[in-house]
Amino acid sequence: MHNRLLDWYDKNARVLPWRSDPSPYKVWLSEVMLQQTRVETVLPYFDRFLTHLPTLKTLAEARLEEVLVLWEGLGYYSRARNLHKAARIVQSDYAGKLPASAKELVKLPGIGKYTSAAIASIAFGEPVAAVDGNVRRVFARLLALEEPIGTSSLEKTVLDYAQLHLPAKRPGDFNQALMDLGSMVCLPAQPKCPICPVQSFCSAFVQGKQNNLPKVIKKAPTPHYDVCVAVIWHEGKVLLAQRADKGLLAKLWEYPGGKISPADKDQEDGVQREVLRKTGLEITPTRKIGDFKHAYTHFRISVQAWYARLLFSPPVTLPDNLRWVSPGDLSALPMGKVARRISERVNSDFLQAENQ
DNA sequence: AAATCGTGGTA
DNA sequence: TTACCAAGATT
Repeated sequence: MHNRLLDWYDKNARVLPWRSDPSPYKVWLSEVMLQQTRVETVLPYFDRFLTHLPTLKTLAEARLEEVLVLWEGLGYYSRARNLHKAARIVQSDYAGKLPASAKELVKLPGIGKYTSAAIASIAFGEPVAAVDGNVRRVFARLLALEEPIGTSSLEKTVLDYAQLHLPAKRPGDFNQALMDLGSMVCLPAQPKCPICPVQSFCSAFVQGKQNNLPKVIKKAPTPHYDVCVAVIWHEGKVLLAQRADKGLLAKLWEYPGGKISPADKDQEDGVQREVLRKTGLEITPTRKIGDFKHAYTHFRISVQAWYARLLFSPPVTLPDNLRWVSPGDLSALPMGKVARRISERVNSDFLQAENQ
């Protein structure tokens, strides 16, 4: 099976920038970007990131805000914060060289069981099995495992088996071959068994269960929230608020607002109340901008955005988490998807008003 | 152990 | 529209 899979990989492996030059830094960056994220999504981010921060040293010396801007749109922003933190640890504790073993790598922030094994095997040739979602699915079918994905039982079986049967000669390629097989052939739905190089070794296929394995546990339905935010114009600038250091969209910038409460008699009421609560500023909404819908991992929101103006002059000095920003400077602040979409609208409205 | 953390593509 | 999911880590 090793030979079948590696032969298939040699002929069908995708040409990817982190494969043509598997230096530790590039492999590390690619593996972190690829966490829960598709190859096609990562490609442009990977190139742009390396253009701005080509080495581990430049990453360590960069400001966190610059790293977050380069990450903007990729999601799971703690990856960017941990990557940046880990680069600084490597500079100070490992003489600027990424450690070469999975055992050491896993100690760094943002590098867990899978990523440490992937970096160690691909960049350093260490024979450690890298088990990701693809590999779990491939082995669940190869071994016809009946336990659902996500159970500790399935996890242990796959890890033990993958490590026991990992070939010593090309561990990095073998790990990647399993992942490529999972993403190109052994698909979650409608696996392409007719073209699978290891079909004859697959228990699920032999038993005709390939479309029913692996089993998955159904997730709870996601709740929905109504949110309102204000774009407050004052002397040619708009007010942005920085989110908390931890949690959702940590340290990213957004327009102040919050959840609409049942007590609010209308949207205007809600915006006014939430902005006062978040900023201490009293406003009046002037014009509706739009309704921005967005789905996060485990809930969805509708964001009602309003233009607004201040009822009184603002304080001369604002707290650190509040900032007046010119439309032209909005692109320099890291934001999540919703805030960015609102910013694009603000910018186009601003340019249109200027041309009249 | 289970919840949390983004976004875009697809059926 | 909605559900599901994609090279997971952290708490």
